[in-house]
Amino acid sequence: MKLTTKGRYAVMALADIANFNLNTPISLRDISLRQGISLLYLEQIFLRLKKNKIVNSVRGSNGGYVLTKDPSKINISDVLNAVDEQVKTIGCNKNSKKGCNGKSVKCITHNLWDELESHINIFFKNKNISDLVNKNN
Amino acid sequence: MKLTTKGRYAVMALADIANFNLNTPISLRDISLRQGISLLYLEQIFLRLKKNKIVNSVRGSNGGYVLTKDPSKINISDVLNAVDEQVKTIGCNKNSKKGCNGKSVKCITHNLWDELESHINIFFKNKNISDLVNKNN
DNA sequence: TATAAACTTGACTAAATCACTCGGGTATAT
DNA sequence: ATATACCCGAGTGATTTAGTCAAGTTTATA
Repeated sequence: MKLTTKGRYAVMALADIANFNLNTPISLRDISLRQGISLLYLEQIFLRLKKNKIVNSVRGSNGGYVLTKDPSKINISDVLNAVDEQVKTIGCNKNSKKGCNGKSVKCITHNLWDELESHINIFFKNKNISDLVNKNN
Repeated sequence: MKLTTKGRYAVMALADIANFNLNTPISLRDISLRQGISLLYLEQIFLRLKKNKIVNSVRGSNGGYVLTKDPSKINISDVLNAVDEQVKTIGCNKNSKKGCNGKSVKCITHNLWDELESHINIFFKNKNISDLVNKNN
């Protein structure tokens, strides 16, 4: 079980923006340099963040990205969902009538992974970007 | 973030054995049929479970595997470690002096993933094989 | 004692996913 | 004008996953 860089970078980048808590947009170039993340990869990530209304963009020279809301209102759950980082502990799907492993019933461990998934999701819902920024000062 | 089948199957198979709570060894062939897991893949998994003393093997005809201890004494953590299913939420390593992303300090999100990792590990430590079996009856 | 059931082990592989990069855009401040 | 910065689809090498294959050894039992 591993979080991919996509989700990790998304959270890092947003924390980076929140850290510089200005009204002026922050360019991906700056974030890339400060956080050591590939610029082109960041662009990919921010497209999704924008589509999901976590950031707004300002085009052109001196452009960049701004958070759409207060960092304390952006929880990690939102961010991970935006970049398609799914917390999926199991292959068998939660609500289908058909069970796991091609069998007709839920596998013996189904509830375990389900429970874990809930735990993780609750953790992510209760953490927001502002938590990260404060912790690092 | 996703658990791989290796860890999932390991837990499933052990729960299967625990379910039949006999003193006679249970063959992988039976587990394979009941749980719908490839026999050859199960063999791979059980080699590791044996090396980590979670099961004992009985060779030859009528052979199979038995749990080394009571199901309630085998927690999920032990099982996942045995099959090398690591709960790693981050790439940057926990205790090294060098930081994440090739930088010299911890990345801004480091503590977050660290905390998550602890959460998950605690969850796995507090669940054991016997929990699964009882829950399914 | 032959034989089949079952564990043992290392090597191999197709498919999927990851972590990016490439190559083109378009918008805007100076 | 031109440089800066966002926008967007497609491609790609490396790694991981989820197994399979081949070739054993061990032991119960007919």
